Amino acid sequence: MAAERRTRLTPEDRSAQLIALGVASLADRPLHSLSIEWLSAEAGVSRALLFHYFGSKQGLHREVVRVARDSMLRATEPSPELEPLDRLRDTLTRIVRFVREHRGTFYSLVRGVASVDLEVREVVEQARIEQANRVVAVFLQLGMTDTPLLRVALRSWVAFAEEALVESAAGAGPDPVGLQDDEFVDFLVRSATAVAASVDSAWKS
Amino acid sequence: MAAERRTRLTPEDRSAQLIALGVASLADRPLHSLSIEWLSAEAGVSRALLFHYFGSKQGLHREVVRVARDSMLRATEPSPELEPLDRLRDTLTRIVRFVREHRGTFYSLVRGVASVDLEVREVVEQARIEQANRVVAVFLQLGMTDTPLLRVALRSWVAFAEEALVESAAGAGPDPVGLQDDEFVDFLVRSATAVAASVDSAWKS
DNA sequence: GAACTTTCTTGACAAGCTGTCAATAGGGAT
DNA sequence: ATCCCTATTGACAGCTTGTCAAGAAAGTTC
Repeated sequence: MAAERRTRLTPEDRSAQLIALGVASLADRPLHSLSIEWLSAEAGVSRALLFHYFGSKQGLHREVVRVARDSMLRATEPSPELEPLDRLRDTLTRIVRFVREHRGTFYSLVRGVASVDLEVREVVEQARIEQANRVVAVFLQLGMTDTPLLRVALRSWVAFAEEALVESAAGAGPDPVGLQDDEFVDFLVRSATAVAASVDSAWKS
Repeated sequence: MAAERRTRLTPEDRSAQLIALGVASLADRPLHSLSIEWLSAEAGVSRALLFHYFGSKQGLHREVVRVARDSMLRATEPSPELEPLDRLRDTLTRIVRFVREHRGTFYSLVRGVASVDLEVREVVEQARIEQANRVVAVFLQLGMTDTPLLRVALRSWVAFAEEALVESAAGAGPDPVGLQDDEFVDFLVRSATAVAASVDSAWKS
């Protein structure tokens, strides 16, 4: 596995290789088990090289989480040409698919990052903010009024959806609910609408 | 601070003292920064004593989290004599108060525990389950039908409430919402009702 | 094509924390 | 005052992070 002769890559290639290995590891192991020791052995390079590129273990974690987060955000990017509720449904459908296909990664992102360093947490936090903004845009377009409480509600709904996805998404563990994907997406759409409507009593669908 | 002469306590007293110090530290620091090293120095005992009582760092964490969790569950225990919705409102009111008075502890519990060891996570998970069960009981008593999806929804709503509490509860950081406690409780009650109703279309209030 | 330069890469070292175990000593019992 | 149980500890080993001066690929120049 480890090349006898030391190979010299451009900083971009080397960095990308190391981050990619780290991201791949998130599919099987939680973030905190991604040690400099392990990754350097896996990549066949010295530990010092990792410190050269990332400065610290947390620096490595930050980059790995950032890349994993961006791949999730890209996979679930809303289609602007769709009507609001269709757009929401489309995004949620793709999130359900993403979770089924990259369950470990999704879990590591939304669950396995909370207790570590603050900066790493903020990288994931930005994903939550982005997802919340997407949902806010949907309901503003549907005529709701933009209030701080609406944003808090939908930001919290993102946590709601993450919990539901982790616990009960298609193919996850015991799957006590036993819903089809589209039924589960229905559930998410209805809950989002219900939460949003519960803070905007003047709104009528 | 450290007694020159070694003092010998009963196992119960010593264990309680160490756990109490650990719980107190959760108010200021995240769980993962609670090291054997630090706690032993703080308590004025040897590190070996901590290993004697808790076996490992994770064992210590488990006990500390268990005690902190139980204090939160006890502080928010529902009053059985109240009507369902009043009981929910009462519990939520006390949770809001608990979060304001023990913000650091609450944060450490619901956010700072996720990425560490599995057993520690399950200790906190049991609190979520308990809280979810309390809410489920409320809506069953209000005539909703008990389905797996209702339980998933309300379990996810607990995550929703935790997020809202952490981000916007009274006295928390920037507090962009600026609600009074009872208005915030209103918001939580309405959102719970909305979520529950969104999965039980046959139900009428 | 050999010397040179750049910089990618590494081995060696220091420090901190977890975990182990035989040995020590506090304090109640006799 | 002495004995005995067991709460407590010092010393040791192992693993991981982080530092730094030195080593060695490749491209460049003559």
